[in-house]
Amino acid sequence: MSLGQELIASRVEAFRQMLADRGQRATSQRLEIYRYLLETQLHPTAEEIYRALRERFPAMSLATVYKTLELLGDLGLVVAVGPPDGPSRYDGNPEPHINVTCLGCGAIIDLEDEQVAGWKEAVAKRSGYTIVASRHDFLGFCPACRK
Amino acid sequence: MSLGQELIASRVEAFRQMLADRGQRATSQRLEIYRYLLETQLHPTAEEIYRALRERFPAMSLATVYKTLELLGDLGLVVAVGPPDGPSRYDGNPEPHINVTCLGCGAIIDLEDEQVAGWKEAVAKRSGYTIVASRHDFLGFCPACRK
DNA sequence: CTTAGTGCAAATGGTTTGCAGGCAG
DNA sequence: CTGCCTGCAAACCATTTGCACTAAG
Repeated sequence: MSLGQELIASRVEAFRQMLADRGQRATSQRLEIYRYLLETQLHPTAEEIYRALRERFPAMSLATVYKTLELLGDLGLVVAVGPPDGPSRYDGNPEPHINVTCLGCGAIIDLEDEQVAGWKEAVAKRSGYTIVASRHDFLGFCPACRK
Repeated sequence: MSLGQELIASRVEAFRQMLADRGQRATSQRLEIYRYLLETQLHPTAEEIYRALRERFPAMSLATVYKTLELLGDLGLVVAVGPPDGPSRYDGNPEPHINVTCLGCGAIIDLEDEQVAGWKEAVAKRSGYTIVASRHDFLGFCPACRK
């Protein structure tokens, strides 16, 4: 499930290129936040990203994390997932897939599913909407939290 | 897609029975909030429910709406849906189905899909989680907001 | 009668915003 | 150089909570 260094690097590079095309700046904060999201499998909250990157960027602010996450969302590189209550969690995999969220501890795991990938067009046709993203959250309890 | 008066009445009655079984009280606020959710197809926010019922219950408070929505969620009668930004929207149909949300105007439509209904067990088996609910949100733009 | 539930208002907490100064291009 | 971005702190707003009063059983 992990992405591999060279794939991560190429995605970060693609991000840099998208910024250049839009006349926006590839700051180290933006690149590192995106890289961290690609590296981790933990679907962190904004706060968790902030704390994790604070070690390398002691001066970075939480507001910058939020602004960058919004930018990444607009570019379609990151989607917000997770339970309706509690803070949003961010997923660096924008392709349609299934998230399984534990209501006890907040852990989220991904499941790939080729059925989901084909749904976007079917839903667009049935609804008349232009679809830009989708979320598939299953809420429940992981084995450790079941008791 | 509308439910019909007798089906609504039977669901409200089932809610009343669940409350009795748990030793909780069937107040008029609780019953009317649930009835309103079953009647409307608009996936209202807590604020919208509050304003709609204020005509009939001028003294009802927004806090009661939130408390009742949490109760209905615990009972599995209502699920929160909608885009990650902005307030939660509530859906009186707890069966797995697809929501299509307009990022422009916030409108949400439902799509029934028998494939989704069968996923719960498949996901439970693949993930090892106990699944209690699921949300399937497609985000995009409705015909009117597309421009 | 008893106590769960309500209404009110204040508190909470995730997220957003305004602005002065700092780097990318 | 130029102005887009950042960091900071204050503002915002959906949601939650504490408490005295009300009504369901």
